[in-house]
Amino acid sequence: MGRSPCCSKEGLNRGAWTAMEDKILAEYIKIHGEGKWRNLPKRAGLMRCGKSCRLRWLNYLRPDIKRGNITHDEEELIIRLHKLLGNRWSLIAGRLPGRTDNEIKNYWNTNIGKKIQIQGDHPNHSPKGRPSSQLPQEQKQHPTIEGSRVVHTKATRCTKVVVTCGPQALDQFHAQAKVVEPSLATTHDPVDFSKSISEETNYDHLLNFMMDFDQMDGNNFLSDFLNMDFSQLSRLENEGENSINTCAVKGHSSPTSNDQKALFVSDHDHTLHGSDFHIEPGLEWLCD
DNA sequence: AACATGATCAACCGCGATTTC
DNA sequence: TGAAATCGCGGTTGATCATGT
Repeated sequence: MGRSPCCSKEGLNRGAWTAMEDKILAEYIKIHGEGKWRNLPKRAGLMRCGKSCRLRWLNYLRPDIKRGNITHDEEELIIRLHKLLGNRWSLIAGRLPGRTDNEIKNYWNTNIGKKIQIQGDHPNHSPKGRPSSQLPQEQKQHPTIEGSRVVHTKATRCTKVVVTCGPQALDQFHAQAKVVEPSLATTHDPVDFSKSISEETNYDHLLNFMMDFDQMDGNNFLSDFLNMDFSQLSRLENEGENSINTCAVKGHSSPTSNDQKALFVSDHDHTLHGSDFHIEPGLEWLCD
């Protein structure tokens, strides 16, 4: 069947962006916002295709882009997230504020992947070896390695995640959450993983915690959990202990999990023993 | 100084997923 | 409901810079 190209390539600029093009694009997005990439170049007066504009904005012009080298803590986090998520660079980037998927992918291919290859303990990654295009399709789609739990995500969404838990389970949740974000119980700011990781040396708990989710469901839950806004949980707690038996956590999850009740029982001390994660269908976020 | 080689990273390409009509 | 349009992702390429000889 095939598909038409994203735009006509005729007469369009290619290659490196000029300062003028950057300025035009940035000012256009500042006024009109992101999105509608296909029509953006025409409207903005750029001789670029929409894809190129989107990429330039996301990887370079966005105001929240963090410049400078990847720190040691960020590298550690990338390695661990890669172990969990595989080459899902956008998901990994989502856990590193200010970093782009392209940047992390490049960093992995030029630094980490190489290191790991030298160490010889990461057989699934071959940055300069056999090109992935030559790998079997199965291996390309599921770059899972032995000892690596790759969570296959899907861009699906549910409307609500309700944590039904008693006070004891909640305490355990917060004990866990403090590993992620020490000020969780008092702030409404989104969790900044890179910051908290840099402040907490022992974040194995976090990764193990993620793995528990992986063990529990499936393919979709971990990435969904990563997108949760923990501050909503803390706000509800602050509203009173009695209100916490049922509390909402903003996030996404698979609609196929609508009726799923997952009991968190694990060998690890830090999981939510006895608490239920219940995906309620068709309800609006309590905390929106 | 000149050339070769390696490293880095911005940009491109193709494809699958999602949305729109 | 299906086709087309659009978006977003991951793999790859190639220009440029850095380093070595």
